[in-house]
Amino acid sequence: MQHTSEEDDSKARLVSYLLNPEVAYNPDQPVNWEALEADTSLWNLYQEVELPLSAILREMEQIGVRVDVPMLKQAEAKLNNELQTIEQQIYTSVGMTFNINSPKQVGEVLFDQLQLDDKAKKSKTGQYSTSEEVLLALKPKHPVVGLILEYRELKKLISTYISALPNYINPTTGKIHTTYNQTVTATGRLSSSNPNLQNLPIRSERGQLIRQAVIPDEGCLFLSADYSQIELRLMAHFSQDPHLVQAFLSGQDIHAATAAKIFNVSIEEVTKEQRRQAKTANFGIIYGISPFGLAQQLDCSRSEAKALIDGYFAAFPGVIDYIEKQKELARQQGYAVTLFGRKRYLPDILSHNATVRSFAERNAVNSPIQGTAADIIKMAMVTIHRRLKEEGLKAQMIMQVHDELNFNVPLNEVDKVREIVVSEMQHVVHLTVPLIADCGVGSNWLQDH
DNA sequence: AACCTCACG
DNA sequence: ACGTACGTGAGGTTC
Repeated sequence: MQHTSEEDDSKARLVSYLLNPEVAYNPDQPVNWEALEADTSLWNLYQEVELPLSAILREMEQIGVRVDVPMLKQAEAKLNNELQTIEQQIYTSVGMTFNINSPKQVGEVLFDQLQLDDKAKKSKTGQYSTSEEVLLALKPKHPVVGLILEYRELKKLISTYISALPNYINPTTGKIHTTYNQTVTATGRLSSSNPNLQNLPIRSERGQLIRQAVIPDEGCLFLSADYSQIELRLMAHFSQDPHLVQAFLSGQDIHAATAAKIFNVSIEEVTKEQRRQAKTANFGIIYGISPFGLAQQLDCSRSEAKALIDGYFAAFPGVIDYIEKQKELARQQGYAVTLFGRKRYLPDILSHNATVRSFAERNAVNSPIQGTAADIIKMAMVTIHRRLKEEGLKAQMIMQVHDELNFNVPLNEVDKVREIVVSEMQHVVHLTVPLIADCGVGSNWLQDH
């Protein structure tokens, strides 16, 4: 008869995850300690990072996050009114009622009834796509399209966030207690669920209302620190490309510096459009760029996208060398690996299906970058937690959002905690380029940015 | 349960 | 010729 405690089970989960993050954990299988110990890096990640982090995450979950419920209720009433107005405008605009929440019905209204696009693309299930991208392209053709977009934005904010979040408040603590999943992602990142606090709106103006409702405890301020461009800095470190490294060493605006190199102009001469393209290209590089993907993102032709990529690699030759090296390494080893030895197996890297193989190749480029960033912030969380404890501070780490950490900080501790958080984040590992953490303090999450 | 859509890094 | 940007989780509809 096996007697496995919850603690043993969570350790077994971590071991299984480190050995192969994409294989589902099976509690009936014995823990393969030998395999873990045989890999010095994985063993180290287990001992020094994941195991201590596990306790920290449970603590963060228990502490919870405070939310301004009256503010959310007020926003809900207001946005619900707007939603109803838009709903009526939509029905009037097309001369009939239908379920706007149904992509199927929206597609039939736009393409069968209003005939807004003869060659509308259908998915493999025979449905028209009515994604935001498609709707934006259709917007000039009929006033209902813009209304549907606005309806969607409001509906998303209300149903996923504004009306949902108060239901997660624990009546005993009065706070929201998310679950941080430590063994879910393929790359080593955390995820957050019930509710997901890692995807609260920030980009849209209306969405910012929700961040304003995330507040510190009584007598505390909300402190937020995030890594600046950590993934691009890792690309600079890994590739050792002289120009990319130099741009970070001299503290330049990285997207403007990239544009200057690609378009061969001085950094002062870079136009907004050039900077935008360079920024998109930088993201593309981290994702494992393809002309198609970049073209779609920039809304330009594939040949234009290819020219931009060629320009990028001409300007940063170390980057293309690094990308090719990563693909080759994955073919040889069968997995991609982070700076600290976290693995992601890529069996499809040798596939004869070009689509499948290309996916694995992009993973071979992206996983070490995304995964190393995850390793780094996890290590920072461990050292920050330790220092807060050692120095007898009452400040609490309460959230992690991939490249950002958030804290409840008593007023009199703000200066000290800011110094600790920023210096631990910046110095937890030393790379060819500096790691920079920006920090803000305020009376809600939005103010910190 | 699968699909579509969309929120975040 | 094909079908693609990387990683997640949640709400709503459809089957």
